[in-house]
Amino acid sequence: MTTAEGTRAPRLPREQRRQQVLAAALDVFSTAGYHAASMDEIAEHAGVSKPVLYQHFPSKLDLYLEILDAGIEELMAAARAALSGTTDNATRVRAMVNAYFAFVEDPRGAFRLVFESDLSNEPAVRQRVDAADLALARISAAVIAEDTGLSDDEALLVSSGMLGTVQVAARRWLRDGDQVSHETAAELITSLAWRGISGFPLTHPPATP
Amino acid sequence: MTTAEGTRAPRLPREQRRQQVLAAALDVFSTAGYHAASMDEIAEHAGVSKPVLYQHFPSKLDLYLEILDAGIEELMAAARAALSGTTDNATRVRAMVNAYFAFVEDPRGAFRLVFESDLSNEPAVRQRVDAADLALARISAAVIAEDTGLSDDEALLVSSGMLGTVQVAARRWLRDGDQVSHETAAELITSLAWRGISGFPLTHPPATP
DNA sequence: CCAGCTAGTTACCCGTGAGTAGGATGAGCG
DNA sequence: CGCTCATCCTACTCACGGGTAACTAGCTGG
Repeated sequence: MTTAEGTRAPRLPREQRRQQVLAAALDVFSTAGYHAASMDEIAEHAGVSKPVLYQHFPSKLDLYLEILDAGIEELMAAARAALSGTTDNATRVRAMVNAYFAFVEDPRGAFRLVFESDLSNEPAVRQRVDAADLALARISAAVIAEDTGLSDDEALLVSSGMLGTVQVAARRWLRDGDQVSHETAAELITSLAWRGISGFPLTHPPATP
Repeated sequence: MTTAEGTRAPRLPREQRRQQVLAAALDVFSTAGYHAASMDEIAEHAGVSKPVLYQHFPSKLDLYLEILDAGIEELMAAARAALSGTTDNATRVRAMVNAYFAFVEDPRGAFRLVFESDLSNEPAVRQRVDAADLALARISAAVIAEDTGLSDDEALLVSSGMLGTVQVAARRWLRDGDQVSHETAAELITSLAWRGISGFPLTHPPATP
């Protein structure tokens, strides 16, 4: 990034420096994880010295949480948009798949903080990630419960499974680096998820295969 | 556990002590995670002093890896059994769901190390978890590819998505503590996954919903 | 052009926890 | 009984990294 060597960092307006630090922190945290990332490393990466970080954020954890929150909000917004953009459920599923793929593909790598955090045992982090997971599942479950004989709790479970499909598949796709094209991958996962879900109204209860 | 207070620990044969330490470590690691767990804590939990740990394991990481490997092997064995127990794919899916539910339900909590490790940035850990993920996806993909027009890479992606369904749903179910009974939950997820997968032979390529 | 505020810096403190050195204790064996 | 060896202990060392104290430098308004 803005890594100048030894030279003093140029004076910058507070807000601008803050954004720079956030960007550097996201970069470092998302590649190294919380524990392996040191404040010195983040500072260096932002082209600034460590105390500057503490002029903007009270602690390492606070810095991390700020970034985590932004990542979560990004995903949630995309997910909400996916559901509200249409009333056709098949299209909704496709849009949701695209939202996850886009999130995972984002080169800034915020998805690592949300899906692969190495700080999930910190209560503040767990609380946020759990809440996001649940919120995502709920907004999908609402749609599912509406068109289905399932109870709220059951719909929540099913929608959670559906989101699991998408999340895990998107990450697998990313790791395997374009063995399958973006379009084909999204199409496959959309089919998988949609067929799984759309079967419910017809076959519930006990759907013995 | 065997936490005696202040008293010297009774002499034990090497192998037996080793197992005790492993059990204590699993307990501590699975509830606190790698970073929050200290060697002192594990030692205390095993009713023994810290140097004893180092008589059995060269480092904290090695101790962790040993437990992780055991957890992975446990899941893999269950998964292999699920697939090899029958040739009916619907039954295979059901068995796979049951395997994951059982793994997640295990009170020793080994699943946390496999699915929620806070050390995934350590190369040795990443390598193991990735390998397990891939192996699991492959053995399922083999079955899928066989009965489907999908290529190997596509089948891998789909099977990965299917496993994602099961994994994430099982964890959600566990968190929400018996809002839905074990049987109902397993049934729902089996239906979801099976319908998603079983649709493929008929509708591929481009399955526009 | 200097007073005073806001950015930035260097150089430190210090808690924590992995890993170790060296000594005590008990079980078996000649 | 007393030797030996494996087991377990107390009491350290030491690196790492989060956080801070105290100083410097550039901008801005009177």
